[in-house]
Amino acid sequence: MSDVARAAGVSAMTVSNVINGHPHVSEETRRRVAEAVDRLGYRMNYAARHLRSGTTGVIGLAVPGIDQPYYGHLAALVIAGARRLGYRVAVEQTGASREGETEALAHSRLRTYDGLIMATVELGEEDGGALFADFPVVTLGERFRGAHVDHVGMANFEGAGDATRHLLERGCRRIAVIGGRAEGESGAATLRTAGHLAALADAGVARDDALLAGCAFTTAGGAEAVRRLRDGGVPFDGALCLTDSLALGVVRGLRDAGLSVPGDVLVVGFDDIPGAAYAVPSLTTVAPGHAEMVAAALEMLTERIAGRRPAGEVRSFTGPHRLVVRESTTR
Amino acid sequence: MSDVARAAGVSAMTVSNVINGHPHVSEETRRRVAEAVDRLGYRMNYAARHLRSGTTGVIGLAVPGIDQPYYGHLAALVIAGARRLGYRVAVEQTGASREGETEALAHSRLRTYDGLIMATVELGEEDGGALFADFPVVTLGERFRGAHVDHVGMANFEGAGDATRHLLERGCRRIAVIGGRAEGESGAATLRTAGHLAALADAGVARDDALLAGCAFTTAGGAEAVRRLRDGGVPFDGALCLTDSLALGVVRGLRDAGLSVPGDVLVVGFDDIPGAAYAVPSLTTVAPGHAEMVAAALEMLTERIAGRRPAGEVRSFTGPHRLVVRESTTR
DNA sequence: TTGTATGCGTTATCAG
DNA sequence: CTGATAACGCATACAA
Repeated sequence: MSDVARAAGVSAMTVSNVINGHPHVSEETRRRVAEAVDRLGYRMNYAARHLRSGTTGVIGLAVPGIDQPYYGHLAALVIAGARRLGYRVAVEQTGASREGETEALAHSRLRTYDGLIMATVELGEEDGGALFADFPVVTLGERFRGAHVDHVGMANFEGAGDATRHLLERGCRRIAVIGGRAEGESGAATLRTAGHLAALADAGVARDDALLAGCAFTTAGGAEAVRRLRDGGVPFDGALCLTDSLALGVVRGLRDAGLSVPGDVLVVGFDDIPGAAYAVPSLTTVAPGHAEMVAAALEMLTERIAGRRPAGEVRSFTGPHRLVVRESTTR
Repeated sequence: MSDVARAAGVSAMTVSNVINGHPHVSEETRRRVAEAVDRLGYRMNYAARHLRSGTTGVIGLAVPGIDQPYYGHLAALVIAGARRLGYRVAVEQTGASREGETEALAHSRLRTYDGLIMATVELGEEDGGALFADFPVVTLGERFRGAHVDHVGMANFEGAGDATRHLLERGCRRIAVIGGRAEGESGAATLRTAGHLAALADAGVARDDALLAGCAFTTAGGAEAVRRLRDGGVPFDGALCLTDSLALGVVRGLRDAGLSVPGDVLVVGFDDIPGAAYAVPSLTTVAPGHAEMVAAALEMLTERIAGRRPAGEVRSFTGPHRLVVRESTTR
């Protein structure tokens, strides 16, 4: 920068002012500096700016695994949105473990990042707001609902209810809930299951807990869950899969069992991942409003980073959901 | 740091030495400093270290889109591997455009990142090594083969040949090449197509250019290509899809046309993305040795960053490929 | 084994 | 409208 200053016959301070578009610089000076910058191929040293300003221009994004379609889709939106706001995004993988999530948070606090968007799968309210004190964090998912942290979530309860009503309308009476669990930590799975059960009750359809098939939230887990249900002699004519990845596995598992979708079993997923539309059969699913969620998360985070909102004032946002009907429930 | 120094009764320099694990520090001093660090909750300011050392501890990963399964899978491996080496990873999305790729490179050079791993889809040799001078870059993909840049690639030609031989062995005689193109820039598509044509020739099977179905490299593109082939009255009994994403679309498109896989048409993909194993039918595909490729890329990059290899000495690595046979080619 | 002096490149402040 | 000064927090070189 001092080289540029010398070349333009001004001080380094004036170069800085030109670069940052400060108002009180004469047109002539601005022009001379710009010319020198071009000629010398000068580039700002961000490390120095960061040292001076205390910011890094980088936000962290902590997700269980970037190779999971849902988080990949989310990350694409976050990276694109952050870029428009002048931030780059560093991705951390937590492996959906409490340890990984805690560590991602710890790294971020080292002032390496200006803020963190974290998909919390394990970390919950009981881990205490202390973890988040004094650092801009937005949680994504369900574990932190109600805690003293900004939060962006989706309509798990309502979405699962819509999906269930859809299956009931199309004639299902025994709906397996893949990944379902009636109790336990208040995660997305529990909320979606609750939404399902509420919809069943409203419709006066009997509940059978044998249909709640808890399993790993992976494609393999879905296939495995189908196998267990059938081995256990539990009949079902519909499957509410708590994620699309599970649903892909369920379709796979049903096929292995010689059953067809939607011929023998209707299948609904959740998340509307990119692959859902092109699966065979294409998946009926609950689209949780990804774009709106990401926009809200970035807005909350930048608001915090800029210090525009007092620490005590917590915001929350729930994405607009809608049921996308495709082949897996269309006979 | 000076607060810690004061608390421990030493100089800031000694604190620095303790933190960086320098050898010549007495056990007693080390202990006192560590205690003070804990008590005061001191954290290193990375911006300052970066300003001083010229390194950031961050490497960039530039890919067309992190939501594409292939790149998501790659990114997961890169992030995990980089972490073991003490680096974090910032993801840039280039949108597979020359502009995006150039920009990712420019950003990286601003010393924001210590190095860059870039999946080059558009940027090619003609863009000149000048872009890469003086900055650690490893290219991933085919566009830079032979240029003066470190490069990690896969066995496109050989893999496509293996896939083609596999289809021929199982009785196919008219193999559509989805995404195929006989000429044009020397990208992965061209190399894979060439491998296919060479295998055909070796087997003495007639080539029909009507079977080369160029299209967008997306799932939608695959479905669309099938539609065009059928509308054009081009019969085929096998499909070599140049990526797994395309293959998923092809399966989809065939089904829309009332054809079954593998009943009517055998389908092979390329890349072995995570979804390939759980698709219905599961996809036969060419696995390009992702893990080995990522390991090689990281090793080349860190070697460059550490300055352990002269600028003129360029390395190249090709992943070990193998054909994974699954349902889509098993009648 | 520990400490002192110095500078990395930028920008806030305030004087001119 | 422009410039001199100082400071952000750390680590290299060298002295003690």
